[in-house]
Amino acid sequence: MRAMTDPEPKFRRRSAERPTEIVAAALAVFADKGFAAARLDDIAKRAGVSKGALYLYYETKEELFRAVVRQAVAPNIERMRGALDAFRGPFPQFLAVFAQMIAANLGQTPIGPIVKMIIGEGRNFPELARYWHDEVIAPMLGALAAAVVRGQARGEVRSGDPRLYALQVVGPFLVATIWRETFAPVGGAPIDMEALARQHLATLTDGMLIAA
Amino acid sequence: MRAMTDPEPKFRRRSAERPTEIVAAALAVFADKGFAAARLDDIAKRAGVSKGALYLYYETKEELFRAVVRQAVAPNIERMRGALDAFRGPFPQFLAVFAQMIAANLGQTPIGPIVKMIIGEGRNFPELARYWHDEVIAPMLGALAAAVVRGQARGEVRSGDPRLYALQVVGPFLVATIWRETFAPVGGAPIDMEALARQHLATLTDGMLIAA
Amino acid sequence: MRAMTDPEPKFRRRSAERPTEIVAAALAVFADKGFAAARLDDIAKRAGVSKGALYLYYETKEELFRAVVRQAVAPNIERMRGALDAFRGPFPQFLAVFAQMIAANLGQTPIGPIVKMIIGEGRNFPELARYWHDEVIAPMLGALAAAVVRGQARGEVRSGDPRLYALQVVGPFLVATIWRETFAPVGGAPIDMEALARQHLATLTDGMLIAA
Amino acid sequence: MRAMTDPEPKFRRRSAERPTEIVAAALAVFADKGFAAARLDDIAKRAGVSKGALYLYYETKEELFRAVVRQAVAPNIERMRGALDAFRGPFPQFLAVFAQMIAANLGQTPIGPIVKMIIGEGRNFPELARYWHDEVIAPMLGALAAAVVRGQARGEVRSGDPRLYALQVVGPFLVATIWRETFAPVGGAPIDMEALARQHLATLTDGMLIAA
DNA sequence: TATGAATGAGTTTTCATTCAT
DNA sequence: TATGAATGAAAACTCATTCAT
Repeated sequence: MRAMTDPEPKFRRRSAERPTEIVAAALAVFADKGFAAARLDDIAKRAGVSKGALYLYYETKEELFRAVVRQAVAPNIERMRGALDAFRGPFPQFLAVFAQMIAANLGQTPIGPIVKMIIGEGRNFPELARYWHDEVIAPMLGALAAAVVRGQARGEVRSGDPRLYALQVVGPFLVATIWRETFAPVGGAPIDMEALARQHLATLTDGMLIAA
Repeated sequence: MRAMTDPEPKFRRRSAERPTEIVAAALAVFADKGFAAARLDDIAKRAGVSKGALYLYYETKEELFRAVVRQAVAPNIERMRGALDAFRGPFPQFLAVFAQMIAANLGQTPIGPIVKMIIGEGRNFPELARYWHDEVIAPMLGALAAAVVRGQARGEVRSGDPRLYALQVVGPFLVATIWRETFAPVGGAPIDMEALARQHLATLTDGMLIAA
Repeated sequence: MRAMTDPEPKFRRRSAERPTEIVAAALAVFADKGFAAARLDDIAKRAGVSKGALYLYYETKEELFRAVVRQAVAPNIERMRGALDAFRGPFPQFLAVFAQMIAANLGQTPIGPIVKMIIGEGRNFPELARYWHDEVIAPMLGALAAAVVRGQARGEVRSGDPRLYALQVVGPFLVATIWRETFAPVGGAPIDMEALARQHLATLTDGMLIAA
Repeated sequence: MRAMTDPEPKFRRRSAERPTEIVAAALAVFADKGFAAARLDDIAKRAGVSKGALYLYYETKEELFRAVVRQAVAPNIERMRGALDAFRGPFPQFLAVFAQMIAANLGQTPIGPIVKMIIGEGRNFPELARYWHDEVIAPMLGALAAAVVRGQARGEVRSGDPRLYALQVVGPFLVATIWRETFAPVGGAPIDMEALARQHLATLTDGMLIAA
C-alpha cells in the first residue's frame, strides 16, 4: 500500500477495460470535433493514457475511428432489432413498442453522436457508412417495413409503400436526434422526446387533420 | 474593347464571377470532405484559381467555409420562407405547397450537402449552427407551426403541440435528405422523394391506420 | 537592390538548381548517417530550405533517398562505360585507361559515399541495389570482361574466367574506396590511390612473385 | 535437481546461453536492417525473449550493437591472425593458406554481414570502426604485409609496397563478400569463391598477361 | 490582382527505454 | 530474472498561410 505522500505512479498497469476507456474517450472527442479535427493528444489525455499507448491498441487514427463507430452498434441495436423482429402483436402496439424503444435508446446510448459522425464523415469512410447501412439502418427499417406488411395483411394498416411508411415512422425521431446534437447546443429550444413520441403515434393513427 | 490580337491579360480575368466560382468549388469540396479534411489546394484547383487567389477574397479557410454555408442557400430559403409566411389558404393546401416546395429545393439546390455540413461541423462552428438555427431552421419551423395554429383556429387541424406537428411534417424529408447524402452513395436503395411526399401527405391527412 | 541593413528575405524564390541543391544536401547527410538515421531536418538545414520545401520536390524521405542514389549514377558512369566499350586497343593499354578512369572518378565524384550507401542500405532498398547492379556494376564488369575476352582472343590475356578477371581488376579499387569511407576517418593510414593503381597494373602484368 | 513434475520455472530458464542467443538474434536483425532501422522488438522476438529482457544484458541498443560487432567474429579472427603470424613457410604457400582461410571464414562465419554493417554504420559508430580497424583489419593487413616483406627478403616477392600488395591480395575477396551481401540478393550472378581464389592465386603468381 | 514556391507550426506515428508486476 | 504495457521524446509528414515575383 502506497503511503499517502507517494507520487502518482508513472505507469498505470493494463486493465481489461483499457481499450474500452480509449474507445469511450475517442467517441467523445470524435463526436465533438469530427474525425479530422480530433487530436490524438486530446483522446489520449481524456483516456488518461499516453499518446503512444493508443497505438498499442489501434494501428492508426482511422482504425480507432472505425472501432468507435463499429463498437457503438453492437450492444443495444442488436437487442432492439431482435425484439422488433420477434414482435407479433397488432400493429398499433408494435408502433408503441418501437417508439418507446427508440426513445429509450436515444436517451441512454451514444447513438446520437454516432449518427452525427456517420453523417459528417460518411464520405471519408464509405465502408463505415456501408457498415452502418447494412448492419443497423437497413435492418431496422426492414423490421419496420415487415411489420407494416404484416399489418396490411391483417387489415390494420392502410395500403401504401411499406418502406416509405417506415421512413415516416422514423423521421421525427431522427429530426429530434439531430436537433439535440446540432441546434440544442446553440440555443435551439429543447425537444420533449416523450411528447413528440406520443403525438407522433396519435398522428400516425388518425392523421393530424380533422375530416371535413 | 480589346483588340482581337491582344494577348489574354494574365490577371483580372472574369474577376466578377470569381467569388461565386470559388464558393461553388469550396461547397463541393467541403461537402465531400468536411471542413478539416478539405484542402485549399483542391478548392483552388477546382475553382481554376491559384491558392493565393483564395486569400484575395477570403481571409481564412474558416471565412470561406462560413461564406459557403451562408450564401449557398440563403436566396432560396428566403423565397421559400416568404411564400410560406404569405400563404393564407386552408391548411391541407398549405401542406401540399410546403411539400412541393421542399421537394423542389432538395432537388435543385445544394441544401442536402449544406445540411450535412451543418450537422457534421456544427460543433466546430457553433456560430454557423446558430446562424442556421436562427435564420433558416427556426423560422421555417416557425412558419409551419404558425400555419398549424391558424389551422387549429379554423378547425382544420387537431389539437396538439404545433411545434411538434412541424417536426412531424418535416421529419421524412430530412430522413430522405440524409439518406441521399450518406447511404445512397454506399448502396442504400434510393428514395423516391415524390412518392414519399405524396404518401406523407396522405398519412398526415388520415393516419396510416385503419380505424378498427 | 536591397539595402545592406535589410533583413534576410524570408522566402528564397525557386531557382532551377533547387532540386539539385536538395539532392546534394541529402547525399551528404545520407552518406554520413545512413538512410534511417538521417534527419530531414538536417537535410533541409543543409540545403538552406525549410523542411516542408523538401516535400515540394520529393514525396517522402524514401523518394528523396532514391533520387540521391539514382542521380549519382548518370553523369560520369555513362561516359566511362561508353569509353570502355568503345576502346579497341591492346589489352594492357585498356587496363591503363581503366585504372586511370576509375582513379579519377573516385577522386572527383561522390561514388565512394554512394557505394557505401548501397552496401549499407541495399537490404532496405532492394530496388536500388538492383538498379545499381543493372545500370552500373554489371555493365561495368561486363565491359571489363568483354575486353578480357577480346584480349584472350588476341593472345594478350591468359586463359581463365573473364568475369573473375574483372573482379580481380576491380578489387583493389573497391578496397581503397571503402577504406577511404570507413577506416581513413578513424585513423586508418591513407591509401595512395595512384601508387596502388600503378602497382596493381604491374602485378596484373607480371604477377607479384618472382619465378623460381 | 528438479523433480520431473515440477512446472517449468517461469524465469531463469537457460540463462547461461541467453546473451549468446540475443547477440545472434541481434546480428541477424542488424545485418538485415542496419542499426537505426532495426527494432528491439524484432530482436527480442527472434531471440525468444521479452523486450525488457534485452535490458538485463545490454544497457542500450548501442551497447547491444557493439557487442554484436565485437563478439561475432572475434574468435575466428583471432585464430586466423595467429595462424598467419606464426606461418613461416615460403610465400607462395602463405598465399595459399591465406586464401583458403579467408574462403573458409567467409563461408562459415557471419563476417560478411558484419563487414557490411561496419561499412554501413561506421560513420555513426566511429569507435567501432576504429576497433575493427585496430583489432581486425590493420593487424590482418599487417600480417599480410609482414609476410610480403619476408618474401621480398627471401627473393620470393617482387619489390613494391608491401601494404599495397596486401590490399591487392585481399581485394577480390572483399569484392566477393560485398557482392554476396548486396548484389546476389537482387539477382546478381553468384560468384564462385573457390574458383575466384584459385584464379586470383594464379594471377598473383604469374600475372594475367602473356608476355609479348 | 494573381501566382505558387516556400514556410513553419501542428499532427500523426515510431520506438528505445522504463517499470509495475 | 523476466515480462510487456506504458511512456515520451523525436521524427516524418501536412497544409493553411505568406510573400517575392
